[in-house]
Parts: sequence; C-alpha cells; structure tokens
Amino acid sequence: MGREKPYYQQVRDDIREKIKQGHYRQGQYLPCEQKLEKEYGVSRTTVRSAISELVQDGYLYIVRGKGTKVAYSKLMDNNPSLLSFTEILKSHGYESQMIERTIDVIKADDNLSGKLGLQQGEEIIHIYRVRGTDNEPISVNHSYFPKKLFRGKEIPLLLEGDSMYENLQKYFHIVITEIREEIWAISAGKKYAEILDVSRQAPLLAFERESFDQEGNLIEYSEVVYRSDRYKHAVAMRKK
Amino acid sequence: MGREKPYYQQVRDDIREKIKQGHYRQGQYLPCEQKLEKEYGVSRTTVRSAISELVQDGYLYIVRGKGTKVAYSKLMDNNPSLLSFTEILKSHGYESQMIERTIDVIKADDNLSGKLGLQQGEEIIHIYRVRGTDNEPISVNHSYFPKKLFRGKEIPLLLEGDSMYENLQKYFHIVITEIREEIWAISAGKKYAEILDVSRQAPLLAFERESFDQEGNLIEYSEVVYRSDRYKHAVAMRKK
DNA sequence: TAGTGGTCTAGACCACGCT
DNA sequence: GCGTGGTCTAGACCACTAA
Repeated sequence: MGREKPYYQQVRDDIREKIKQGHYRQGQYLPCEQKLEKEYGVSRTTVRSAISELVQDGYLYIVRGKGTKVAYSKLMDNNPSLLSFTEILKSHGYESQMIERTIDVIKADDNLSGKLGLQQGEEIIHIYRVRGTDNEPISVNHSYFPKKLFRGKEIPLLLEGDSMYENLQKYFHIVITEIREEIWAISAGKKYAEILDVSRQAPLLAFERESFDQEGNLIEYSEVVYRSDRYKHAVAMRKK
Repeated sequence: MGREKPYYQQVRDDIREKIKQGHYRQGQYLPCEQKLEKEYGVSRTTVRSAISELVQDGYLYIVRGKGTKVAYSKLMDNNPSLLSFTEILKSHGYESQMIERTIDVIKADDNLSGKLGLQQGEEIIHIYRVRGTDNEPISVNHSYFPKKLFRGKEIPLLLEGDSMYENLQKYFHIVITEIREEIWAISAGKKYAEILDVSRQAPLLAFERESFDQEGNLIEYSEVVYRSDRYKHAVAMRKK
C-alpha cells in the first residue's frame, strides 16, 4: 500500500471538489477556519495550508476580517501556464494531427549557435513538423535541441507520443520550468505559402520560443508559424 | 510610525536582497532552515514561510533531502503576468506616447452587448487610442467599459496618467484579477493601413482581451492591433 | 464586543538523499 | 546514520470588520 496523501492535500482536494460540485458556490463564504479544523479533525495550520493553495490556484479569495470566499474565476483548472502545442490546440476544440515530420542532426551555424548558447559547429538536433487537422496544414514548427543533452540515449525517443515535454521528462529527466516567447505577425512569403497552402500575402502568427530547465540551461529553441485563419492563440492570466 | 513588517516578510526581503546582490549565488545552496532560524532569531515556520514565497516567485527551488538552492531564473522580477500596454512597451525599451485619444458613450449593439454581457441599448464607454513612438503610430486600441460601473463618478478620471488599471483601482476601487486574451494575425486592410501608415497587406498582430475583477464581473473588453514591424509581444512563463 | 483571518512559537515525527 | 526539507500540532496574540 502506498502512503496516504498528507492531510493538507486531502483537505485541499475535498474543498476543491465541493466547489466543483456546487456544494460551495461562487461568492459564498467558506466555513471559518475554526469550523474546518473541527470538520476535518486537523490543526489550523493544516487547514490554512490547504486554503493557501486554493487561493494560489484561484479557487478562493480572502476578504480581511470577513472570511474566505469562493472565487468567480473564469480560469478554474484552465490556466495554460505552460502548454505544449498539443494542449493548446485541444483547448480550442481541435485535435492536432501530424502531417509531416523529419528529424536530422545539423551543425550550429552563426545564428543557431548564438540562440542556443553553443560553439559554432556543435551538433544540434533539428525537428521539423507540419501539423494540422484533416490534412489541412495549420502550423510549421522548427525545434532545435543541443545534441549533447541526449548523450548516449536514443533520440527518436523524443518523438514518441504527442508531447515532447513529457518525453523529455520521462526519458531524459529534463523538466522545462521556464519559457520565454516572442509573438508577432508576418506575411507568409514564398516559403510558407507553399507549405501552408495560402497566398504569399496571408498573415501568419509567428512564435519564437526558448525553453529552460530548472538550472537555467536552454533546452529548446523553436520557431513556429500558424495560419491565422485556422488558429487563434488563447491566453488566460491571473494576477498575483 | 507605521507598524514594522511581519518577520516572514523581513526574512523574505533580506534573502531576496542577498540573492540580488550576489551574496547568495545562482546554483548555491542557502543555509539550511535551522541555521536561518538562528540567524534571524525566528521560528522554523517563519523561515519556511519566507522561503515558500521566494520559491513561488522563482528565486529559489528546493531539492528534496539536499537543500534549497538559488534558482537560475531568467525571469527574476520580470514576469509580465499582468501588464498594461505601457508596461509591455517599456519592457521592450520603448516609451509609448499617446498620439490620439477620444472618449465617447455609445449604446450597446448586438455585438458589444454580447461581449460585455449587457442588454442591448445599455450605455458603454468607448475609449479610442492610437499610441506609438516619435509620432510613428504603432498601435490602435478600442476599449469598452460598461458605463454603469462608474455610476456617479467622473469618467475622465479613467484617462489620467499612463495606466488605466491603476486609475480603476484608485478612483473606482476596481481591481483586475483575471484576463483572457486571444491573439492572432490580420492584414491591415483599408481601415488600419491609413491609421498606422502601412500597406493594406501589411501583417498586424491583433489582440482581443477581456478583463475581470475578483467577483467575475467583466470590466473591460478591448481590441488592439499592433504594427508587426514595430512591436513584438514578449511573454515569460514559469511552470507551477 | 465578537468573529474573522494574519502572524508566530516550540516543539514533534517523517521521508528523502547521501555516505 | 545524519542532515535536509515535509508535515503537523496546540496553543498564543494581533489586526481588521461589523454590529
């Protein structure tokens, strides 16, 4: 038997479930901390620890001197704080399909060595993907990883399943904790017009993304473009 | 004299300063919690409360069974989790200037009543702004607020200073806590080509944004477009 | 004044990583 | 086994809100 969850997590999960099931309703006050102590048979510290996480996650908010209320959050469990392509498309009701995918190893040129913080000539894994729905192309993605990160392991492992981020964690024990993105608009031009089956003037949404692990190593640099008539980028944010 | 800050905030701020000043360096272990108790003369709970906030903010991360390390975060104090236009432009090294601004009150039509959750015919405050640098237009912004939110107060107060969000809080006690955004690309077309002084085919970055207060009321609905040759949208995210 | 959450203490026992 | 952080208790006093 696995060990049971800590009390504060049990209390947290129970309260969250009661919110989701409507037992506690939006705008309603939660029972005060003293009552929750008794209800769950735990100390006040434990209750407060549970509440604190639910406030952090946007389920509750506290009104000084009055009580703890259930939030009216529009986000509940829907905060795309760190999402892969697959997850973003799903959040739009699409299912993404892989239309084309290639993988090769290249040498760092002037541009890429700078982006990835490598010496010129160091090896880089380049993954090229065209994705879309019903064989209609929606996005073109170039991802670059320093090859030395995967020393001694099978690189095709990266391509299994849907989520490269899950694979990074599963097979290489690399966890992405920070992302920087720049977003802008471009015209398709000759190159993308052909791949995405749009006119050369068609506006595309362009992303440049850097992903870092906990120790500040740049793990991935990627460039992505989306057909703007088939994709909108959705973002939800909660203020700290 | 104002009351002094709680201990856990003093400890938190002191540790954060020591990180910023290089007294604790990236990748280095912090003294263990017991040592910090003694150093600051507080209980372990207080130390842990301080550390917990610094972990939350990305300054520290914890390695189970080993210790608490200073993060290599690229974000430190730079997390645009909720930024106004002004703040975003500044983060790019620009100073934004107001080139044109009008304000008027309109009646909700079919489209806007739906977006703002109002009845048709209800009054809406419409703020139109063109902003840019050195008289070169960069963005066009349409913001819509339900007029009833400001009953009995002077609406021009909204336009003071640089940040509408600050004014909302200062004069109307409205705090924006959640934002939903959709981002895509469009061609300028006749309307925007003239205003932004670009060709009709020029790609623009388009935003549609909804802002909510703590109680889930929609406070603002806005549509913004940016010249893509003058503006890139920068985003930084930390995984939970 | 009574009720709420905010801060704080001094202990305790446990799980994990290393040696 | 030892040192680290993870969880938990049973109290205490304070600040803010409302009646």
